[in-house]
This record gives sequence, structure tokens and C-alpha cells, in this order.
Amino acid sequence: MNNNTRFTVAIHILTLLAYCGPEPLTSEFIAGSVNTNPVVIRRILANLRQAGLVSSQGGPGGGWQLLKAPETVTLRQVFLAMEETSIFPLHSSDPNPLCPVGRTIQQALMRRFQSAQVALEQDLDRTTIAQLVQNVSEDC
Amino acid sequence: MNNNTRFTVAIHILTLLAYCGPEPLTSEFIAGSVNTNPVVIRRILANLRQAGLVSSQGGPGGGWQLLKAPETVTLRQVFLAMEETSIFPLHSSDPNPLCPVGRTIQQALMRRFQSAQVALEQDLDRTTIAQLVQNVSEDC
DNA sequence: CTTATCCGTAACCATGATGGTTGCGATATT
DNA sequence: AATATCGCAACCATCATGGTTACGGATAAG
Repeated sequence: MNNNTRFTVAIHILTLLAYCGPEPLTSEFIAGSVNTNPVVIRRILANLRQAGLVSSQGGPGGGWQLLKAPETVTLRQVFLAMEETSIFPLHSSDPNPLCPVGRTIQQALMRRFQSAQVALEQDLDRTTIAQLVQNVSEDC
Repeated sequence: MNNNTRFTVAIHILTLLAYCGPEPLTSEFIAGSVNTNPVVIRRILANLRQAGLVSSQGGPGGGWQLLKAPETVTLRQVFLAMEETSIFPLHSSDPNPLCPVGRTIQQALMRRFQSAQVALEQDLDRTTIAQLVQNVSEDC
């Protein structure tokens, strides 16, 4: 499965935005919590903005804000905002079309993988950013 | 999510073994269907053997055979045999422990991701190698 | 209007994962 | 003995990923 941490960081960012209240947070501040470079944060936030989850504002006092109530943002929405392709990639080189299995396996797998991804997304849809904020607060 | 094709190739191999009947198939023959190098095939088959799904035999006339009826082998078993770590990796560098969110987010995420993975596996468990063989046959 | 912030984005780099390849020893069949 | 096949280590090219620098543009504060 995918080996990048963008989904994890995206959730982290949104949880932080929800936790720290309505004031805008700068990418530098967020990077301090995530422990990475501000540009990495902005790259991910660009996707979240494209998905309508956050807005950005330049200049002093600027930064990033949530556009939706944390109760209404599910992990599924975040997952989709990251534009991951498929959770399971197919063959790196196309299989042998002269083999009955090679000729047909990819189409069959695409259907199965799609089904699995739907199941995954349905589970992700059951968790909201608000719930994660709740978790953090409990831990204090 | 993970970006490797081992799961896909593993399913391909097992489907081929089930489709081509009980005679052993060589890694070279399998590689011809998958369109890759025999060593790549053997690497994946080593995992499947470790999981008790196939057996291997050296020497002329040797090769690989299924150890279980295709009706009893689900995609979940294949998935687990590949020993993928977690479908969603956590941060590459640990988040800031001085931040309330950074300090607690990983544990919360591990729980959520675990839940999502269970949902995924449950869906994978609904498909057997026999069903994939059926798909191939229909297509002929 | 000038200055200090802050975002937006391109470009580059180091690192690691992945798949492909070669080589050779071990094993089993004939 | 000869052949076919696995087992496995070693190496390599390619690519994805995250980190970093750099710089232009926009905006708020004074």
C-alpha cells in the first residue's frame, strides 16, 4: 500500500487547526508541531484547500483556518483530498496478454480492489476531526 | 498507502496455479505470465510458502503447487502473507512532544488506522482465489 | 507607502523502497 | 553424471518521498 505520510500529516494539521481555535495558524507553527519543514505543510494544505476544507491568508497575522466545523469533517474526506490513486497498485509491467490469466486478471483485480477501498473509506467516514480533538483533550 | 505490487502479483500467481491445474508450475513459467523475472516470482512465492499456501520442489519436473483448495484461500490470507506493515504509515519524524496534539496524535491514529485496516481485511476476506479463476474462465 | 510577514511554487537533493538482474550453490529427477 | 529447478545473496537502475532553498507575490500594520 502507499508508503507516504501525507494522509497522517493532513489529519494532524486539521486536528491542530481545530484544537488551537479559530485564529489562523502559520505553516511554520504547524510545521513545529508536525516536526517538519513549512513547505511540506503548505504542500499538503494546498490539497486540503482544493478540497474546500481550509483557507489561507497571506501577510502578517495570516495563516490557515478551517472552513468547516470539525464535527463535519471525516477522515474519508481527508483521505480523498490527498488524491491517492489506488490503495493497491497493479502490475508494474502489464501481464502477458497471451495467457488467459494474464489477460484478464487486472480487470478482475480492479473490481476487487475498488470494493476493498470502499470498505476502507466507509470505516474512515465514521471518524471526524472533532473526535480526534476530543482524544487530544482527554489526554491532557 | 503501500506502493508495491507484491499483493497484486501474489494473487496473480495463486490464480495461475489454481487455473493451470495440479501440476507444478516453474517460477520461469509463472514469470512469463506475470511478465517479470523468475527471481521476483520466487521472492513472493517464498512468502506464500511461509504462509502455508504453496509448496515448492526442486529438480526437473519441479515447481510450485497450491497446498489448499482455491475455494478456501481468500485475498485476506494473501494480504497477510505479504507482511505489509500498516496500510497508513505514521509521521516520518516523530511529532513535537511539547505540543498537545503532537504528543497524542500518533496513538489516536494508530487506533483509527487499525480499525480501517480491519474493515479492509474483512472485505478482502469475501473473495477467494476460486472466484478469480471463475472470472478468468468466464472471459474465455 | 514602506516594511515585515506569510503564502505559492518551482527547483534541487538525499534517502530509501522497489523491482529487475546476475550468479552460484543446493537439491532433485532421469 | 547431466539436467532442471529452487534458494538466496548481491548488486543496480529507477522512482517516490520528504526535506530544503530560493524567490516572487500578496497582505496587513504602522
